[in-house]
Amino acid sequence: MSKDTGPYVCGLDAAMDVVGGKWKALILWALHDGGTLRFGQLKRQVPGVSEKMLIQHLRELEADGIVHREVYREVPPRVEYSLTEMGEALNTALGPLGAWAHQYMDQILAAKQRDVA
Amino acid sequence: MSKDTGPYVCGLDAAMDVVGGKWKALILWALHDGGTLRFGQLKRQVPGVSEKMLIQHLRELEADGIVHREVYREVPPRVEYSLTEMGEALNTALGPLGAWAHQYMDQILAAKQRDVA
DNA sequence: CCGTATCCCATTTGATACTG
DNA sequence: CAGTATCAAATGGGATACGG
Repeated sequence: MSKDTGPYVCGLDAAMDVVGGKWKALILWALHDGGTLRFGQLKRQVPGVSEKMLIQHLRELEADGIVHREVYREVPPRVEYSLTEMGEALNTALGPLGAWAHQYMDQILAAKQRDVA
Repeated sequence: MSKDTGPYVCGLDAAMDVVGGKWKALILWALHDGGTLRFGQLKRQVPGVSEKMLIQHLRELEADGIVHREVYREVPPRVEYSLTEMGEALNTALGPLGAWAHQYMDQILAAKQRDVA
């Protein structure tokens, strides 16, 4: 991930580097507000993601200090994912962006529609 | 760009789809607050970008209704880029994300540093 | 000055099968 | 349940050269 750790020009590209995987926004969204989810639950909350991509993104988010991974050594195995404080703050910071997209959703969809045609 | 226009699960992934190119955040940042820049100026404001990527991202942002492109038919040719209302709103919505990254920059850099090692 | 056109490589993502 | 491993496909991005 994360290309060459080149010095970030502004905070924004650092943030994009952290949150810029195909499913990461969805993962953060699924874990919002103190939610704690198991691997399987998370998979169901992020429709279409493969196990490979889910675990890969989770590992990256964990390495970046965004998600916390708690392993319970039981049978059957149980692993729970939640947001760290830094992750919660990120989610909060993402709020206005989600609101923006919601507000302009019609235009976004129209634009995407046009470029398939 | 923009994969298959699959229905967005939440606003966030629509937003990420719009702003998710390698240099797009930087381009938006360069055009913030009513700024109007020519192609060459923009290129200087986004260090390291190639002309190919700059024009490609600009075209995508234009198609998405984020930037406005104004062509002046003169010699030498002049083209000016600015943000649309939707683009200004996006930039505003990106503010908290930039602030988040700024706040946690040390940890972000430390994480990126670790995974090159 | 403001782009376009190719070619090519790297990274990302997806499909499928398998395991403790 | 919660992952790994392997391979193939798609996408994104950079280098270079050229054009109006």
